[in-house]
Amino acid sequence: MPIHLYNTLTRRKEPFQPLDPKRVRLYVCGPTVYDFAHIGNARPVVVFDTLFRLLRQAYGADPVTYVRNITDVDDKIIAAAAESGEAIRALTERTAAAYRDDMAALNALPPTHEPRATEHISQMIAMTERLIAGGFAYAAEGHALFHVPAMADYGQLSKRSLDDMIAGARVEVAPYKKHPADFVLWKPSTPDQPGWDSPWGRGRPGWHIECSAMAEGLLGETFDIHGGGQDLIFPHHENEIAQSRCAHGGAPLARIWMHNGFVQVEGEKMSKSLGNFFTVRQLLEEGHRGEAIRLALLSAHYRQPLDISREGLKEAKTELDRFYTALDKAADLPLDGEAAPSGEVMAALEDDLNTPLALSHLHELVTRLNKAAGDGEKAHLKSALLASGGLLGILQQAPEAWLRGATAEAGPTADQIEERIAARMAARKARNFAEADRIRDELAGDGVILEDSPTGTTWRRAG
RNA sequence: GGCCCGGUGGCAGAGUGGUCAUGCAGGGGACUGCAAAUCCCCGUACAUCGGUUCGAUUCCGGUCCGGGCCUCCA
Repeated sequence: MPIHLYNTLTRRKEPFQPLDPKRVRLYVCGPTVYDFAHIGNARPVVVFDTLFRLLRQAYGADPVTYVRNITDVDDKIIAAAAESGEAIRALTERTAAAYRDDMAALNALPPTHEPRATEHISQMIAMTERLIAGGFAYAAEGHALFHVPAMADYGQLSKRSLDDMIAGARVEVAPYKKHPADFVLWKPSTPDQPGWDSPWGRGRPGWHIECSAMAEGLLGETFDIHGGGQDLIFPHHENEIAQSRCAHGGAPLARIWMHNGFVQVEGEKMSKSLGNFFTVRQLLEEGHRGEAIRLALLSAHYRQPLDISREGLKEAKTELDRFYTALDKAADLPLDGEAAPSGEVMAALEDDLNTPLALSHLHELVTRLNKAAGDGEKAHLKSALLASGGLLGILQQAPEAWLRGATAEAGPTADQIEERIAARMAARKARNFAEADRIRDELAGDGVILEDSPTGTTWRRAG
């Protein structure tokens, strides 16, 4: 079955067919680096990382190019730097590094390219010049502005007409704008703001132009998939489309536009402006493991709103315990030579990235693994489970590490635990169950859970 | 006001025109010295009102409720 994806442009699920059969090109809007990423920022990363993994599975790793930009010039960055006194470059470097670490903790693969806006200023200027030359933009008072009425079919992605926008306009219109909907391609900088020389004077790019310029440079005029959060549909993506198409003789920017739903807290959008957010870092420091956060983010379909909560993260952790416990018991079994993801998991993901359905099949796989009698069948199911989990970016660490690795809270070392288990075993042999239970309770107090089996006692951290 | 999404069992969350989601929590059982883990069984879920239909949670329309975008925002 071919991959089907929901296209915001047509509001329908469409079969996916790469423009160039030999390569797949994906662009996702990345972070503005002025602060730590919150889980709302993490959702598109995890969602599109899962798409990246699926595309690599379907087309091979090499043909898939995934671009995710870093916005390192922006008024919020200028404001944050001014407030803290930190140099802008230091702030953006530090924040970008933290972002990479946090996303890696969520098992997100690095994108193929991670362009920084400040490294592509000349392309932005060039594209702006082309737009002006083509009559789609104009210069005014140190600015360059895109003239929205110059584009006949503006508004296709967000399904709004120019009239609607004027009617609903809540923005005050700058006097140099020819039309209220016109937006900035380039704006002047004061001497203390970052700026670059341009035909319109020293200044910096507007928000939308960077994605158009970087996508053009790395992926070409038209590519396959463009992704981002729902809040980017308007104005950001609409304006990207306007700039790119008008600079490219009308060629489409991306064939499929995908947008993830919001992360919510108590039914309300989580966002920096509302202040109701948790950063990824904060949750990691609280002891929630990245893989559990990832699973929680994949537990709802990407286009649905997702309420994130500590309870939800705990539930995700419990589910991972079950997966890893089963894998731990099968640790000695060999993997199938050509371990492929289960067909059901593939099919679920191929249907517009239905991760909750895919996860339900993973649960069925683990139940079958737990029930399987023969080693051959177990090995086969283990292989399918691992390969399927790999598509979702979970279950890839050693069960040993998940169950018995060090956790945020300091507990007894593995050696100390083994020692206590030996002591308990001796007590059990002597049928001194009171002592055995005392040791077990003591370890439980240290966050260590024991499991007796005919072949011995194993342990794991409750974490 | 314009344009979008949603409302499924205690919770999370898929899906479907006519016997099954799945997970977590809970109850019962098997196993265990007792546990834990594991397995088995259990709960008359689809906001509401109409319509279409032999039959609707699923399709259509109205109503109510919730969320989002229209301004920086994943």
